[in-house]
Amino acid sequence: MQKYNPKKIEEKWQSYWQTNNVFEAGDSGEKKFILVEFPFPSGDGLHMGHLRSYTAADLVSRYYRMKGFNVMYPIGWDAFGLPAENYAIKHGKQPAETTAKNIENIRKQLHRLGYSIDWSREINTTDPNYYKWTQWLFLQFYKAGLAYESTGLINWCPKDKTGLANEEVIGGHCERCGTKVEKKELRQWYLKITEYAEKLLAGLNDLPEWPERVRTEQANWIGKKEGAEIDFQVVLSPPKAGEGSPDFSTTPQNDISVKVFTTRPDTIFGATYLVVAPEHSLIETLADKIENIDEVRAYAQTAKDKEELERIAEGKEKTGVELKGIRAINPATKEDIPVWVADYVLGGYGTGAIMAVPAHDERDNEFAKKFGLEIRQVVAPRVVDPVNPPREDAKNTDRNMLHAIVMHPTEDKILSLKWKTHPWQTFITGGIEDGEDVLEAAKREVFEETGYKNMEVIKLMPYIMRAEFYAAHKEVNRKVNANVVMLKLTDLAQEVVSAEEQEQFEPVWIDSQDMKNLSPVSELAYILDWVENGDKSYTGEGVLINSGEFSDQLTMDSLPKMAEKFGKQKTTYKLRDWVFSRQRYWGEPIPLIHCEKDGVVPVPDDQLPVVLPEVKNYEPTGTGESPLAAIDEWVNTTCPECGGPAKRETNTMPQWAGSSWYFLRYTDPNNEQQFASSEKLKQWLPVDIYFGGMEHTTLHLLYSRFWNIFLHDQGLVPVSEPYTKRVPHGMILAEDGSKMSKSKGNVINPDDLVKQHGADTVRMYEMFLGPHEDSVLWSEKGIIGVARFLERIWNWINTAEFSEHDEETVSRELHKTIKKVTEDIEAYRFNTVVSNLMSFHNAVKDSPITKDSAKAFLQLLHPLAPHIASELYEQLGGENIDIQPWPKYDESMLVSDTITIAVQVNGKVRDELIVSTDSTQEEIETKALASEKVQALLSGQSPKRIIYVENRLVNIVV
RNA sequence: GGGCAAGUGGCGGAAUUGGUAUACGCGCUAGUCUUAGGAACUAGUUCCGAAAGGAUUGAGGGUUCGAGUCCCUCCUUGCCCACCA
Repeated sequence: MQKYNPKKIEEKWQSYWQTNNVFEAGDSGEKKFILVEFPFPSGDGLHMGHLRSYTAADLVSRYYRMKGFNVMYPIGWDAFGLPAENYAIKHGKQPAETTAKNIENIRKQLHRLGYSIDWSREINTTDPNYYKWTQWLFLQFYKAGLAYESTGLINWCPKDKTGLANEEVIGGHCERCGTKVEKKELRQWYLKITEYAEKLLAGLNDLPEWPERVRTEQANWIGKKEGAEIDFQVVLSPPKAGEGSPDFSTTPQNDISVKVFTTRPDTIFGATYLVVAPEHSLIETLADKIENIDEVRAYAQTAKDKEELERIAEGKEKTGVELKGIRAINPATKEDIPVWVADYVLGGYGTGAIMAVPAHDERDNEFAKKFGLEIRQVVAPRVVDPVNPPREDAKNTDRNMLHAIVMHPTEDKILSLKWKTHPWQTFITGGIEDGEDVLEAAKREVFEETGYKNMEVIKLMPYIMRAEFYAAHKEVNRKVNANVVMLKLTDLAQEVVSAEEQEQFEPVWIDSQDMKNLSPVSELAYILDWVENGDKSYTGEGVLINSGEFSDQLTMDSLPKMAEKFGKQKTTYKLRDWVFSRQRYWGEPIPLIHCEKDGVVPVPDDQLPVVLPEVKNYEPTGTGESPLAAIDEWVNTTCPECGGPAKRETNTMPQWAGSSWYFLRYTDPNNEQQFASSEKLKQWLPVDIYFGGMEHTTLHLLYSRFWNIFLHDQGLVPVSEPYTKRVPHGMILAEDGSKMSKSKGNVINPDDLVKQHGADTVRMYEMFLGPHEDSVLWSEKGIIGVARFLERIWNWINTAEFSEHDEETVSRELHKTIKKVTEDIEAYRFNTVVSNLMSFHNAVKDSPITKDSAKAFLQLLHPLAPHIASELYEQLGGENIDIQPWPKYDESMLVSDTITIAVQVNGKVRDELIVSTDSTQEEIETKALASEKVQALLSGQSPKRIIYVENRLVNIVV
């Protein structure tokens, strides 16, 4: 017998597959388009993360091929972009050269791993025949008005010396190199992805086979918010004339206004000031009217210089400066309110200005408290008595009342009223008379109801509540505005309470923890929250108060009405337009020409591609100009419109351009007229399963959906959503749980593993590590288990004397394994596929087995470990395991003659019974009761009840 | 601060609809063989206990004949978003 020699058999089969083009996708049969995120040709080659998705994709591809599907599993090279360019710079070579070399290396790696890739469809984003179409597609965006040029403050990576899209900034750092991102004013090309925000969001609903997590992350990134935009008129303070407060009603109105965005237009009556972001144009527009403009500018500048992370690190302590000399008119109250600049308002979101409602927004509340601004409650939480709700036909009456939380002078107790007329125990409670001060009323009520006369007010709850109920004895609806006052007695001096009060209730001291048991105050939850957590603004829904004609209405109902009355309803998105130009060399040139006469002119289709020129010096300039700008003979061209002198656009596209449509190219990789006919696209789209990383959720995955939906709208692509199913994989971490990184020196090199153990072992162990979507720890030692398993299989098949018939256990185990493996592959539970195969071998290794059963087992093994499976299959006289039909299982083979039944007493397993499958329930129960262990536990008692679960257990309840 | 996911042996991890928790693998222990090797094979291995037995799925409570699984409260970890109006 030959020893298991993975190297030898793996090379044999790899060259067999290659020479015979075994994995080229055909044109007939039901298709499966299996996609993996194509690699960028890094100098380090493939990493363990790649192996995780590529192996899973290969497993699934091989499985579906055996199932009879026409499978396409293609690969290509995402070869433009920063990493490739940085690598070339580091090695002092041309990116084209290093990229080609790196590709060669990765191609070899993929072969060595035995992936069933259709190499006839290999693509490369840096191939002019490929990027011709990337450029052509860009022009479709341009022609549709979705690509535009604009100067603005953008994210800038000082290390990579290029602008970045919002999606490329991860926690304030460059997605590629981890450098802190700065802001820089630059001319940039943008793609109007915001125009597609709604479609990108709505499309998520058509993707039931995407993980919830991925969909939510994209939805959060798009960040849709419904609200209103409201204009606030800006007025100027009159010249200072004496001491009196300025009369803004006589101030000359100008036509300047500030547009704010709010999701709570219902709180507009409580908007007591306005805040603009440091970047807001109002500051410079009214520079000569703002009295303290120097101070304002200084503040705005500091705020702009601060990085986002710094702001957060500062503990969110609110800062700001009032714009003195100007005021804004609240369109609801018509009052003039102060205008502030503060960095808690962000320039990039909404309109860069807010109406501040400190009573109902925590940030505004904090700010108002710090700067002594007015806090005006306009929403009261509404509590409706569930037993006696207000009646439609009854009259409404209003009443102001209070609850007093009265603390004991020395002990941790509060005073309650125990009612004699009702089964209630309440706070000290009572009405407030017209014009009476709440705090005075509280003291008065405490005295009248309890006789205690010396007390001090601790605090007043910052908002009132609205309780609504039907007062049966008066036949009216009561709408009660409830205040809460916390007081503390200074001593226990007490006077006699009036007889009238005495008949109603008596005061009782209770432990303050028992406050939560007081009844029947429906406001209790809010009160307890206040006592426990202190003063907070009320940000929930409720009933409007102090809101003019809208008072007494519910916030929910009046929200749209108020939005329309004071402004207009508006939907905002957090998604920003995609900064699409890079000031780097190694990318697709943007195919536009700047002509003095005709402006921006697209390069005509027949002149595409605009080839990236070869240059000696391609390093980034850092000036905001692309290195291409220095190549006069390339930059200077003629205008396609007028033939006059013109200049080429010198920025290049981001790395995400080529990858935004590469899956389309796979369907017809050599087509010179890619989008003229959609036959191949129709044949293959959508992608059936897309394997990839979680990190691309708001990058490549979002971008390529955007491109595809757009192309679908243009009639160029047959489906709107490109990927039916998305299967993300978890990260592979080092043994200690840290991320693998070159700097830590804990990176595992796949080549070494393959050399040491063989591709089959590496593939299988990758899958065995843990659930595909979870992060898993790489274990140097663990791989030996899989290696041993394959070696055992090798020895087993090689030394087996095959029998004429399977022993019963063998056929039962085989069918069980076929079932489990099939189900697990379909459910992407690859780790248990491996353990099921191991279990099978453990169960049958000593039993007589037929050659056919052994071959069926090898077929199950084949998607994971194709080389050894192919080799052994051949040794057993089989051919072309790659296309042999996937084994089927027979339900009737799964059942055995006997089953094991657990015997429980009171839910605890006490014994086991082996019974024949045709035993009746009665027989089994009798046997169970007869069990010695059961009898010992019953000790003569008769069971109360016996629960029988078919094929599983008997539970005897005593 | 918000959202999502997850907590099971020494470790990675299994457990259909609630129905015998700890499959499979690593590691560890003992043994066999031997060119005493970090190989292979065999047996054992959740914890406590000599055993009988008892305990056990982050903690606490609940529903149920029966809970890793369902419900409530809390703790911890990971990921995403984050002064987003």
